[in-house]
Amino acid sequence: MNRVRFAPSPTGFLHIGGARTYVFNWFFARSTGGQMVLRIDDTDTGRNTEESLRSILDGLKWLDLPWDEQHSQSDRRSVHVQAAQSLLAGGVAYRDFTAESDTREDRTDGAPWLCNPGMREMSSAESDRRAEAGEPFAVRFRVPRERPDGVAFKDLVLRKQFRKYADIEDFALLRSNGLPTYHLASTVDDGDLKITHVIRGQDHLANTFKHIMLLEALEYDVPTFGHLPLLLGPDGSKLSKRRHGAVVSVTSYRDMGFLPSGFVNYLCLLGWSPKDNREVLTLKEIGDLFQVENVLRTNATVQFGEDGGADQVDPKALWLNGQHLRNMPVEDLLPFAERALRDAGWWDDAFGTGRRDWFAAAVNDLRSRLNLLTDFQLRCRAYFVDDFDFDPKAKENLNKDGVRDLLKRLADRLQGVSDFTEENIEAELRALAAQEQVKAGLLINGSRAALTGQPVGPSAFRVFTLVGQQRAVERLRRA
RNA sequence: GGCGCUAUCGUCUAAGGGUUAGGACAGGGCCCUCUCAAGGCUCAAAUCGGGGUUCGAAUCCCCGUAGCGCUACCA
Repeated sequence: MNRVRFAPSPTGFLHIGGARTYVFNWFFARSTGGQMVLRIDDTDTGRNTEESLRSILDGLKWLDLPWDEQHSQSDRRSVHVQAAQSLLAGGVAYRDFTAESDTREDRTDGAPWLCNPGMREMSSAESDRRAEAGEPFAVRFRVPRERPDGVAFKDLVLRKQFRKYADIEDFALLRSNGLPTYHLASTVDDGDLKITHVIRGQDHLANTFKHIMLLEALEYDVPTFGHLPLLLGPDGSKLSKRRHGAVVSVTSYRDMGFLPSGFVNYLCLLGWSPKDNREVLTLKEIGDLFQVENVLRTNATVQFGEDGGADQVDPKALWLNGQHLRNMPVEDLLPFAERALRDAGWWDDAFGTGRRDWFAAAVNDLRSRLNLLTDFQLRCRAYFVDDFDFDPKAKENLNKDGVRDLLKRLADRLQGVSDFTEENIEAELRALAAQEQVKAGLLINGSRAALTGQPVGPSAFRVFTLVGQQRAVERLRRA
């Protein structure tokens, strides 16, 4: 049974790059009948925040791709420390008494930092003595740098990977405050949680060599690794919460009015493709087609503007979402539309009961002109509530010579129509136009303006039936 | 500086030795049409540079160049 994990650290909101990593892991698990583990990598106690944990969980839940298990690294601290201790006892790791600040600054030109002088070679007797004397120390992994070979593994995406021991630095396992580092915690947890495939960003590639050494030293089975290309911002740098701000937050996309399926579809197309020119894909279709081996090795740029409004996101994301909006079964869309109307304060319980069919029909007629769920609020007000403003262009249509008067006469005619269908409405309208010797378009566009306050929208005759006979007549008279 | 990864239209990508280098978004035009969308058709737009290998290279190799990542007691 395959087991994959997504391991965010709660030091910032969930951004698109993280979400894509989650999504790829999820589809990998799904397509191989495996399990998805969510692990909160909260070893950096100083930087963890409740708020970012919430953002991560909110974002992940919204994606609607459920995970099977959830863990927190902080719950397993003693296990991690114990692992470090056993490595220390076995000589695979050693104490480093160098002050943290000294490790940082010692960067002589040319030579990369590999370990602190004197520490690696220190006798265990001296090391024990200093530790007992209360001197603070970090614990480092002893990379077998004297060996001529190195670490090799086969990456699911990047294929053969190799790094010489001589190029790998003695990374820390325990900090001088006694807390485990990411490397230790992550590796021990991957081992204990029986993770079979670690699929993560390419920014972890260098870490993987270290993790494999650790895994082997701890006698865990080494999982298969896959490194995903990175998502870059329009400025060309790796997506980050700090640099790019809330625009890259998953919850921003939710709040903008994206559909989970549309957003997931967009994410999948960044660095992966089904190779048959299809782009609009349902979750099921992606699940059937997804293969990690087909993930690209090249970074992708995510388009977005500075201020993060809906007009600032990648137009393709918008388009894809629109495709989902109009292709999905209306039934599936209804709950989302309801949410949008509730948020706007326009929800009427009748929409879910006695007028449910009407509601479904309205949503269905409106959706081809929308890209986002929030467009229900922005552009569809008059269909759901009676008070609405008139767009300047709608006013123009109403102000054309004689239009208001004609609309009143149209109202009189329509009032008497017994069967308020599109055909009958059209017949009445055209009859009136012929009688008054005006172009039907004048009445058609005027009607739409009177009924919705907008110069644009669905077929005017459709609008009549949507608004209903009574209201339509009132609105024609009121215009 | 060191160690890696990568390089196809503006953007996302297809083509893994032989195609007029394909599709999508965005942009231009046309059709449809009561408006706006949707939809259909269409135009413009790319293989980073240089060397090899080969009858033949976007594709394989080398060198440049560029971008990105890593180089922490962050993850």
